[in-house]
Amino acid sequence: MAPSSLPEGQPALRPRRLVIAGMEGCTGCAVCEVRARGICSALNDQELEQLARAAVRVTMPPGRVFVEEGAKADAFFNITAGTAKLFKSLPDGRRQITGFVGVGHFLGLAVSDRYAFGAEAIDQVKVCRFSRERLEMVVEEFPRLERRLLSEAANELVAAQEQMLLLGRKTARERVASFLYEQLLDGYGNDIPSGAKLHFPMTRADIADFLGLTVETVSRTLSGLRRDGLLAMGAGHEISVMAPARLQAIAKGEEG
Amino acid sequence: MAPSSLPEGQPALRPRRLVIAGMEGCTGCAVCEVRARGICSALNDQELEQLARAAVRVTMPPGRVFVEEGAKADAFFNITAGTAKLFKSLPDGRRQITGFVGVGHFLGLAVSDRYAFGAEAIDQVKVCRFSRERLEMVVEEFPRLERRLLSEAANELVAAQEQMLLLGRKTARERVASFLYEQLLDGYGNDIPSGAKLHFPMTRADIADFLGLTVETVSRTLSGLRRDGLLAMGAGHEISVMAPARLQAIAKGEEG
DNA sequence: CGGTGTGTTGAATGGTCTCAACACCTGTGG
DNA sequence: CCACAGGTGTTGAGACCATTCAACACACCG
Repeated sequence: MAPSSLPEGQPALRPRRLVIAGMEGCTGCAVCEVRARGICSALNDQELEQLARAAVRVTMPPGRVFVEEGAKADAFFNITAGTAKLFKSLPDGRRQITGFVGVGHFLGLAVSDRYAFGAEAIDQVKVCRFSRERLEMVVEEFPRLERRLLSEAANELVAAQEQMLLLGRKTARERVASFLYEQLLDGYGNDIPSGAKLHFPMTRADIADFLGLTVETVSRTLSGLRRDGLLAMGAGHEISVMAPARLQAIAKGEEG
Repeated sequence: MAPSSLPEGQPALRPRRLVIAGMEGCTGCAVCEVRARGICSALNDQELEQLARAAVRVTMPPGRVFVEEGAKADAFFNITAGTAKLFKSLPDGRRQITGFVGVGHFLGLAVSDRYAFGAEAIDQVKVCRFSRERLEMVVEEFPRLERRLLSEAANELVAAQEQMLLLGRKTARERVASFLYEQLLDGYGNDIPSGAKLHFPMTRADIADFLGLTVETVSRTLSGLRRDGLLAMGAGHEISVMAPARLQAIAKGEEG
């Protein structure tokens, strides 16, 4: 394949389309912060270099919608910094966030030739962007990549099923507790200390759209958990979890 | 990650063949009725024979739970007849059905060494059962199979996201309409005649657990749709859809 | 400073659930 | 033939949880 002929020069301040921040063709994959995560971890340095030729690094400002629902699915993304939300909408504006995705996450796969979901940057998000064709070529060459993608998909399916249980059968209190506990697991692993701190890049509205609730209900429920001594609110979007075990019990529906 | 477009589109539906009952080792894969569907369609006759050696045909009576939530994930299944429900439960008995799966469906993917979901036969279900190890061996040999699995997983992911939107943001009426319309698409494709008939193997309780509602609400909502001239109830679990277009509009949330 | 976005709290509404009764079907057995 | 039981589905009445509508506090930023 011919070397990519991407425009060189300084990254523009706020281009209409895609920002090319610093790197062309991601030649620095070997030292990339997601080198050991996501799909990249499935390849060795040499193979990765080949993958790199298919990639473009892009930086998104907060609020940028970089995958449009129903748009032509011509690109894939690997998140290298920040957090994004994936969502589906109804014509009247009702919205369901199907997941928050962070560093190392791969996204953009679609069943038809169009995206079935949208994606929007929450904070500043950096991604490696692959065109559909070029990724397909790399995948063709390295079947291990495909295995990795399957593994990612399986993980997401499990998460999706868990979320269906939450949306279909859990109370508001259980939903919020589940969300917080999931965040704890992400940040601390299985050993969660009492007083563990959480910081959220997303707003209450995002949390509400993720949990199938309204902002008011999320706010009220958090207040309720605080009154019950399970949480302590800090500045900004910071929450300390005083009783992780009780939170988990509520999340699993083990509370009267 | 999100759903995938790497794999090619769906194979066209082919005429069904006779089921050969009571086979062991599925030596008759070439004439199996799912030959052209699901993962089997990814292989040629010769390769399929190798797959066959890894499979055992099993028949489940209605109500049989053949995948237990949290049990050791040591097998995969390919459904060759009947319909099964996949579900997740809470300790107090609340249940969410995450999907109904029919002929051609592959299931058993797990992230850890344990199933994150349960599966129960609705009517009489026949499956090809693969041990984990043997399927892995076959997959190792035929990477095309892996691509096929990725494609299936991507499809399920899209369905799961759609279901999250339903569970999190749709009204009871919209949920029931969505369910019915989805069934229409399954049975009739994109061209749905007025008066199209649907037959359900599942009970109202199953539908309720799928839609995140109660049986009473499902029943009431169906009655409401009937009163509005959208449906006509037949004997048994049969429903005729008199106004598919209006049903679709309701399903998409385009009704005041 | 005012304006906007975000978060909290209160009061009232309403959609769905809970509890309850009843209709229907099927198979069983007198 | 009928009586009966159990499973399934429908319908009604009231309760409740989350929503809607509203007001206000607060931070940030021009």
